[in-house]
Amino acid sequence: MPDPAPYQRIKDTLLERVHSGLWQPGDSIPGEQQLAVDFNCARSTVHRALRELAEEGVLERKRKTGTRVAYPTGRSLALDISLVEDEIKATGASYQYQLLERKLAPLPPTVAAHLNRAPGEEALHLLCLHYADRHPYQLEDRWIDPQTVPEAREEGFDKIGPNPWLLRNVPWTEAEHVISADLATGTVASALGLKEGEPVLIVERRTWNAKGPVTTVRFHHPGRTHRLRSAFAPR
Amino acid sequence: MPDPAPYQRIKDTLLERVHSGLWQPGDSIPGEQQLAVDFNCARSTVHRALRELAEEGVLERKRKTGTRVAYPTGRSLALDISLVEDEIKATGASYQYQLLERKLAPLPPTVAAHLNRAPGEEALHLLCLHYADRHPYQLEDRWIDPQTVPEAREEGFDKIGPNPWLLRNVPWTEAEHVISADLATGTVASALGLKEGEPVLIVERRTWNAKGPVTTVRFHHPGRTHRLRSAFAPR
DNA sequence: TAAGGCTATTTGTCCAGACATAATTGGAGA
DNA sequence: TCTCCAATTATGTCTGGACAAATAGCCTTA
Repeated sequence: MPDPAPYQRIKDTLLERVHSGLWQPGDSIPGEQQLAVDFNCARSTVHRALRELAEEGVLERKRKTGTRVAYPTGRSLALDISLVEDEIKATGASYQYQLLERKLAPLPPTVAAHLNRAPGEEALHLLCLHYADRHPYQLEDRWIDPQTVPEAREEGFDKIGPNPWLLRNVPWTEAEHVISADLATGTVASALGLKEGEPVLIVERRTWNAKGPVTTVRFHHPGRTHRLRSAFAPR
Repeated sequence: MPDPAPYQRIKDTLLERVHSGLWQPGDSIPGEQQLAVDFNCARSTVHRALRELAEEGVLERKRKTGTRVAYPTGRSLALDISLVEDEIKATGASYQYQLLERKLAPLPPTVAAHLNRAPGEEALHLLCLHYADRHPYQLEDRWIDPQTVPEAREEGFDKIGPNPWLLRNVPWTEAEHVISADLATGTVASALGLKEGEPVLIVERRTWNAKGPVTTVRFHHPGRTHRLRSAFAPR
């Protein structure tokens, strides 16, 4: 294993001092000059380590006053929302994909608003089911604007899921996520194999690229068994 | 308004080229040497801009091959989980806090596991309700280990919520978050003013500091109206 | 043809020094 | 005593140069 870069070693050392409680939240820590002497390196190397720790929320820095250990506030938490297929395979389970529905349909009002269209105009609607070890894992309810994404008209989506297809063909550059909880009803319940009235965890993603809104998608998961987990280390 | 730093200006310019679609995912972009000439600055300045954009997931860099625009995969999404009080006041609503219960009680098995205690041992249990404009907003269900946090025995928690109190007195250094959905029952339903069987969105946080596990807390929100929203820009 | 090694290219990091910028603090003057 | 300015000090950034490390592509050799 190669030696870690000096700035990385410094980061690790300082982080360890915080985690071990040697340096407590609120404490002032030595200045860059001093640390450069301690670690026997240039100030810019120490500076990079401190700057990154500050960006990660571990330290707080202010000119003239120096650097102190930050009080954690639970400021931000990072969730991984990768491709379902990778997510499932990462757990060791097998992955299956099934297209339940693909048709042009009138846009419901909320989706129409995102896609900059009038409610009732037609767009491509997809319902897809993702299985982990033959158990329903996620129901994908997606709308694609065929005006922004004309290629989608030609694609059957029976073999490849809309998510990987879109990433390959119409990558987005901006996205917004909303997480909420609701009850399983009708289509969602039967697709996920839940009884009506069981809880469902919903992640909604709306995406844009340079040409405009691309797609709106709602991922439905069985609420009692599905978990969105943050990385262990907080930021 | 002061001029932004050159590295920041470069970041903004490059990001704009990606967002505008001038540089598409997969495209190669000029090398550091070339960009340094274009922007009339040192290579290290360009390097910092490129490095940060790569960390943010916008670019992918590899030695010898150069830098290309990354395909977005929705890799990670950042949620702000700040103090309830700040969260509520940020929306312009008024904030009220109410302590519903504070007593020593036997630990349920899942919580006991986190706190490294046997199920049935006693710990401090708190139930708190947070209001936004007089409407129930969040029910906080918290366990504190009085062995790790003996000061908690002296605190009534009737004026100050456990979250701000803990941050001030026993700051944690590591945390893990889990998001799930469930149905409102009994205490949760009545506290939040929901009917039994309505959906509830739950954020669970488990925290540690140098001395060991500090606290386990479950935040319950009315599922249909509460939203966890990511920052607009993806990472 | 296949395997192995060399080289050029590109990114990754470090350094020493310089100047810029924010913010505290103490002192001068009213 | 209060107000305001200037000195001080720590962080923030840039430069230009150097060397390290990864690696794609070529070249040699078996």
